[in-house]
Amino acid sequence: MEPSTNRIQDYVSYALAAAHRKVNTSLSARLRKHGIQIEAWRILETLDTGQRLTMGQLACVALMNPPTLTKLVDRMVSDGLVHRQVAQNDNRQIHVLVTALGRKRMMQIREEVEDQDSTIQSQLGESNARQLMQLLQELA
Amino acid sequence: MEPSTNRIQDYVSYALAAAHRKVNTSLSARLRKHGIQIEAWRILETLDTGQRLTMGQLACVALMNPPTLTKLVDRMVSDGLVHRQVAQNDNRQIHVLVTALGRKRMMQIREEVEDQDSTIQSQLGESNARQLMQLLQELA
DNA sequence: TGAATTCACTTTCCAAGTCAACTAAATTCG
DNA sequence: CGAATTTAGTTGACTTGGAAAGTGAATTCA
Repeated sequence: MEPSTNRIQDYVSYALAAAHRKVNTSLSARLRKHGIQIEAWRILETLDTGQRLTMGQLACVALMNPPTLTKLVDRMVSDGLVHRQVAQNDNRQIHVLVTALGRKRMMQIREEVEDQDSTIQSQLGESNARQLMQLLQELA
Repeated sequence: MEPSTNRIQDYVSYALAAAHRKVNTSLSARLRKHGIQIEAWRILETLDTGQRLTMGQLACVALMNPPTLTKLVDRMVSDGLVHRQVAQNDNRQIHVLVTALGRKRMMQIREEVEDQDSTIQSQLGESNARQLMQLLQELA
């Protein structure tokens, strides 16, 4: 006689996946107009802070597996957005650097992302949005 | 002279992606032991409610695009987990039904998912977890 | 009624992701 | 030191995912 509350919507992992899918789909469509994928934008944005990041660090921040990153960076290199540089103190490590073109493209794309972000924030309300961010960061 | 708060971590879309990746990676590893992928579990769990769902409805609930669902259902059919049935009143629609084996497998897997879920809930604390769920559902 | 349109799902083709193996550099430690 | 191990990144074979086109059934409406 249990109330049998087995709705898939009640799993945290499902709720997270659903919200992520919705946001990602919409962001992905926005970025498609700029001919770039979300992960590539993350890379550009991450590198823009000016720090020298290795492939490994970049994979971690850009939320990608190493082989996937290698291939995406290959593409971005041939698109002229970034370039590779072997680290001076450790020849195994590769630093990825943004080019001027990469930075230019990133600035354009950033507006799109900021626009989407503020849409979400106004949908939730400022305080809720802040709360969500905090909970998500606590999770990750 | 702006404080330049341009950290990628401060975008809702990034925070969501990061949390999703973490949870998904861990769940995915758990389910791999059972030889099944997250999406397949979602399908089994969704169908278990007993309602007759069409491919379209299933795609929506299982958070997949139709072509992806078609292929996954193909695989699940050959694994004996589900089967297809043309809808009686509309020959275009396909109902997907769980088999006995599918239900059995789902019950095993469900424990894994529930375990992961309660890990998350205890990590956040009960009230925070509830709050997160509510915010996520509001987003989607 | 029947031509045109919409709808549900599938197929195809290609781009992208994954796992496991590989290369080469750095580090450990006997 | 130098053999064994660990680490960083890449490669290759294979699988999966996605956009767009295709198929065939249902619906619209002139």
